[in-house]
Amino acid sequence: MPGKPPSKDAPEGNGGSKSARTRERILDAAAHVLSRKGYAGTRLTDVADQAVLQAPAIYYYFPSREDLIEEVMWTGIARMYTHVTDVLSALPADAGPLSRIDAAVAAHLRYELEISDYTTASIRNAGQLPENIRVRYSAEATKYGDIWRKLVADAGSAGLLRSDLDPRAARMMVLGALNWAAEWWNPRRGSLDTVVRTAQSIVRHGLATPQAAEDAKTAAATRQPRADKARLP
Amino acid sequence: MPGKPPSKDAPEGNGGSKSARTRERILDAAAHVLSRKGYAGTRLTDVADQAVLQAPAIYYYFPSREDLIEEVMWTGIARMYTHVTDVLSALPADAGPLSRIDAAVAAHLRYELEISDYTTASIRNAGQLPENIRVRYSAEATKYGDIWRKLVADAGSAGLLRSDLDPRAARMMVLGALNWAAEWWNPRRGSLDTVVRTAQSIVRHGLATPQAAEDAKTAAATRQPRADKARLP
DNA sequence: CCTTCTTTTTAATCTACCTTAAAGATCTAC
DNA sequence: GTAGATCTTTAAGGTAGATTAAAAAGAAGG
Repeated sequence: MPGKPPSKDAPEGNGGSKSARTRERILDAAAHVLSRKGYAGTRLTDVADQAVLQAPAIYYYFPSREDLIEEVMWTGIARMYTHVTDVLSALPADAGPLSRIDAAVAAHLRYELEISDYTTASIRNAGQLPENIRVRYSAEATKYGDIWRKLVADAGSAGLLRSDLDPRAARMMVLGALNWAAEWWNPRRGSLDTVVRTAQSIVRHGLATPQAAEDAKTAAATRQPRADKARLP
Repeated sequence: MPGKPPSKDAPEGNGGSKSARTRERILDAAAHVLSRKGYAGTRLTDVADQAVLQAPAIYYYFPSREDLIEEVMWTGIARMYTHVTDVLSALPADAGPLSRIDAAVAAHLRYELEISDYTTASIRNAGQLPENIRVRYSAEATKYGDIWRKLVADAGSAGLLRSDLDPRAARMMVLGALNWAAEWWNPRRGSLDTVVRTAQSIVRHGLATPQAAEDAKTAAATRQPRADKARLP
C-alpha cells in the first residue's frame, strides 16, 4: 500500500526528495497540458507523457485528476502572489504609489511570461472550472486581487489618479492588459523588456493624472529599474 | 435523406426560415456551452439541451461537432469585425484618430459584453483549439486585428502617440484590457457606461501624448457619445 | 542475497459521449 | 388528403479515457 502523498515541500525549483521532485514534475506537466488543452481536454495520459511516466503513477501522488488540476490552478496564482509581494516589499520605503504600481506591473508581467504554463492555465481555464475546483482558486485570486486593490487605492488617496476612472473597472482593465500578454507575447517577436516598458507606460499614463504620470516617469528613470531586479531584502 | 444544411442566411437576429432560425439557435447554444465548458468540454448533449432538441438533430445542420464549434469561434470575431467597422464608418469624416479609437473601444466593449457568449467562447478557447479549427479563426482574428493596427498606426502618423510605446505591444495591451472585461464585468456591479468611460479614458491617456489626450477629451465630450450610438448611415 | 518499503507498471473495468441508422413526425403543395 | 420533402426523435455502436487492482521493479538496510 502506498503511503500518503509524500510531504509536499519546496514550491521552488526542486531540491526536495526524489519523490517531491516527481510530484512537481507531474504538476508542471499538468500545467503544460492544461494551458493548451483546457480543463476538460486535459487527459491524464497526456500529463503522464509530458512527465515521462505512466498515467496510473499519477495516482500515487494525487488522489484524482480533479485534485491535480485544482492544485495547478491555485498554485499558479499563489506563486504569483508571493512573487509580486516579494518585489513590492523589496522596494525602498519612500517609493511612491505610482512607482509601486510600475514595479507590480513589471513583476506580474515577468513572472507571467516566464512561468507561462501556470499563468496561461489559470487565465484560460478560470471560467471553465466546475464549482468545487473553483473555490480554492477564487480564494487565491481574491487574495492576489487585493494587492492591486490596495495599489490603486493608495494611488487614489494620494490624489494621483484621474477622477474620471472607476477604480474597480480601471484595476480590472490593467490586469486584463497584463494577463492577455501571455496570449500574444512571443520572445522571438519582441523583447520582454519592451513589453514591460510599454505596459508600465500605458498603465501609468492610463491611470494617473497627466502631471503625476510625468513626474513618476522621471523619478522612475533612476529608481524603478533597480527595484525591478531586486528579489530579496 | 436530408438535404444539405439549409441556406445559411441572416447573421443578424433571426428573420430567416424556420430552419435558419433553428440553426442559429444551435449556434447560440453552442456558444453558450463553449464559453462555459471549453472546447473539449462542449458536449453535444449539453448544446442540444440548451437549444431544446435532441443531440442527433444537430447533425442535420452541422456535419460534425468540430464544424459547429469552428463556426462559433470564427463567427464571434467576424461579427465583431462587422460591428466595429460599421461604427467606425458611421463616424463623421473629420473625426480625429483618437476619437476613432474612442469609438472603437466603445464598440468593442459594448458588443463584447452584450453578445458575451460568442466573445467569451472565442477569448477563452482560442488557445485551446486543435490546428484544423484554428485556421479560420486565426484568419478572422487577423482581419479584426488589422482594424486596430490601422487605428494605432493612424494615431502614430498624426504624432498623437507617445514615443515610448511599442506599437504592437500597446495594441495588444489595449485589446487585452477590453477582452478581459467579459471575465469580470457584471451588470449588477456597475453600469456598462461606466466601464466604457473608464476604458476610453485609460486607453486614450495610456496611448496618447498628454497634450493630445486632453485635447481629445474635450473634443469627445460633444462628438463621441453621438457617434457611439450611430449604427447605420 | 533477502526483506521491506516505496515507486511504477501492466492489465482490466466501467462510463460517457460522438456518431450512424432507422423510424417517426411535421409540413407543403397538389 | 395524400405524396414527398423536411425535420426530429429513439435506438444502437464504438471508442476513448479515468480509475482500480494487482503485479513488478527499485532502493535501503542488514
